[in-house]
Amino acid sequence: MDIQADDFYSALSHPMRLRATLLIKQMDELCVCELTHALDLAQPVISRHLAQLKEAGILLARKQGLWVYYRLSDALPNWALDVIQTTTIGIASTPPYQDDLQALHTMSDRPNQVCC
Amino acid sequence: MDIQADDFYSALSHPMRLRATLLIKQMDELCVCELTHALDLAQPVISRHLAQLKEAGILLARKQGLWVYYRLSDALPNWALDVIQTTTIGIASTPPYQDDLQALHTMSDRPNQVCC
DNA sequence: ACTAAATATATAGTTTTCCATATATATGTA
DNA sequence: TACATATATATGGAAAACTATATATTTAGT
Repeated sequence: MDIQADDFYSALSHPMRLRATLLIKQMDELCVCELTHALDLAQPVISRHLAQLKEAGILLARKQGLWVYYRLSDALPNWALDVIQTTTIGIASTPPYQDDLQALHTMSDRPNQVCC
Repeated sequence: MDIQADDFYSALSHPMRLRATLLIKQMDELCVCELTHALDLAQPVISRHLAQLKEAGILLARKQGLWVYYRLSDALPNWALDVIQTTTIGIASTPPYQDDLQALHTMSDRPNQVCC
């Protein structure tokens, strides 16, 4: 059962959820603490929004040790993937999306980062 | 000043606004009474949502006689047009979007229709 | 006067946030 | 091994902010 367009658009209708989705699209996979750092929001706020994106069928979660990694669902229909892709290309280099990526890269001690 | 992605996605986050936008995309231009008929909702509800879409920069209004015609804004950035186009192609032939178009065509006395 | 559309106001409903707390996993030490 | 502690994430409950709806009314064009 595919995601409904309604649910897809409601899920992306919150600024934080749009920012998180675009960032995840660009990085393939991010854990909650990376998103908390990049988006500079309280951890429970992040968790709640990620739960909504997962509930809507946009993201999948994978637990590894203490961390939970979120990525785009591979069950998304093509039109939805295409919409996310087009939006990313269209706006990723403008604020605030640009700054989110920047902030992610200034994070020290990112889990699972292959170092040097 | 381009539409903000935030505003774009919030504007499309209501089922009725998504339905109206896709229908307008397919028909190029529709007046309030046509949308009222096609979507089967009260006129003030339609007007309010159209005002939001216009406010967000997604639609433009043109008054002709008693009727107000809404169409996609020609100031939309390409990514936004592309998103609307992709979504339309992806879901226009599924309910409820399919039925909306159907309902529009069963409307008698559509204004401005070139007859026979 | 009649029609199409917009708006005002009140109300109801939903979403988001905040803080505190719970759960799960990992680590350190005896 | 057992136990205490630390860390990442999720969740419960209350308050605040926001969004949508219904009905009545108004504006504008013919």
